[in-house]
Amino acid sequence: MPVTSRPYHHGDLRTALLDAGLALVREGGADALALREVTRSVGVSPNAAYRHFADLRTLRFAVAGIVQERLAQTMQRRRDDECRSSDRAEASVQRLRGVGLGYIEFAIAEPGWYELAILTHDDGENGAVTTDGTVPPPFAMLLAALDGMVEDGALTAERRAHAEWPCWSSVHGFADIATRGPLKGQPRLMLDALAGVVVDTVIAGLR
Amino acid sequence: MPVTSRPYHHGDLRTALLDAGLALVREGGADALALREVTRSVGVSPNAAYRHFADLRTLRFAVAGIVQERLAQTMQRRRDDECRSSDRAEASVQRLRGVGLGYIEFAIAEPGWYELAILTHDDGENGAVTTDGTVPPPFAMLLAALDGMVEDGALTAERRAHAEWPCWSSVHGFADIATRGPLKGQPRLMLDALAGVVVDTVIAGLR
DNA sequence: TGTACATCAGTGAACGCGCGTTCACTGATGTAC
DNA sequence: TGTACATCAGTGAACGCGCGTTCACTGATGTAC
Repeated sequence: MPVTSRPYHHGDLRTALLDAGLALVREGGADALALREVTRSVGVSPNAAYRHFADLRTLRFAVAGIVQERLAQTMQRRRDDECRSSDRAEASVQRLRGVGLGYIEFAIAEPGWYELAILTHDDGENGAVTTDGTVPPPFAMLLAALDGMVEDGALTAERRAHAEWPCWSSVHGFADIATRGPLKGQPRLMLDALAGVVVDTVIAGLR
Repeated sequence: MPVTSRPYHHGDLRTALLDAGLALVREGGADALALREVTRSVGVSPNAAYRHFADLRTLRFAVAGIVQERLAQTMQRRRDDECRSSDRAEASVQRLRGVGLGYIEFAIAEPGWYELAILTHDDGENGAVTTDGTVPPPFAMLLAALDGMVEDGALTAERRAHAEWPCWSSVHGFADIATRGPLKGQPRLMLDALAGVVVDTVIAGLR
């Protein structure tokens, strides 16, 4: 079993293709995910991919799924990090803040992955609510945070209505601006500061 | 001069190419702007375009420029429409509202054009401020509206600082959501209502 | 424990697509004398 | 007013590119007897 010569069978090509896809998207954005490019970077013939994925679309969805998981993880971590107050109402506000800042944090840290995440996630069906009634995790976290604020007395039920849209608009909009728009390439410190302003402003407007 | 047989010389091919480009982008978004497709829809050979544009990029910029003008026009009209109050402070707030709603209105009415507008506009240089110090008209209108609010006593100078970012984030984010995201395809009435909620929320948060 | 053989995971070559762009050209226009 | 000729605006064919996908194949693996 010579370790230097590549074996005919790869071993775990499926995972290798997904990893290569992640690397390409990370570097070059959603459009960098081409079937030939992925197989090339693994060092395998183009059609080898068809043993593991029905077509490019399927591979694309699989990579997007991984990326979306990571986005949700970042949001979850940030939400828990930001929640520091012992006051219940205040803590629930901090959680909402964390959800928004986590989304922005991921977008800025990994713009390529972020692009694929929102592209495919938005592509899906009608968007926030997929056909099977499932809500994508990031959006679900926002809803949960807002509901939590009502429960903890930080938001009236009246103001809760439709509150998800100003929140999602601000946060998603800022992520887009910082990633591909006017603020692209600005220093991290500045972006963090502005992200805080954006999130705090919308929260202030909600209450 | 038979009118039925096409003359060898087109007459105004440059304009015809731009019009065809606008039509294609309107229908199919930014990616639909291909040189071959544009010349094909005018009924001319592909390389005829090279008499009027250096390359695809140049044509693309020209079409994007037209679209950006139309976006600015829509914003301007909406700003003036929304400004109804005789109270100066209130009127300046209404103008800000109109600027935001105009941006959203254009995006929803013409998603294809909107896509090209933000793509190429963002592409430019670093974004909001181009290298020659010029600010793109839509963003300039936002800045002017905010400055007007300070002048008319509707916003303190302190709160004016950085106020453009929450505003732009909300409005741009909602346009994106309504155009390609979770709210894509929702009835116009609902989108208009939510646009109002989004814009009013951020304005409330600002003050 | 050894061997036949089905199954699986890859290869290599090719197809057809639409793209942007370039080449050498030709038909039409307009200007100088 | 007529004619030579430069200039301009288009044509037609071709190039090379990278793409997704399909075809017939072959090398490796594992299982049944």
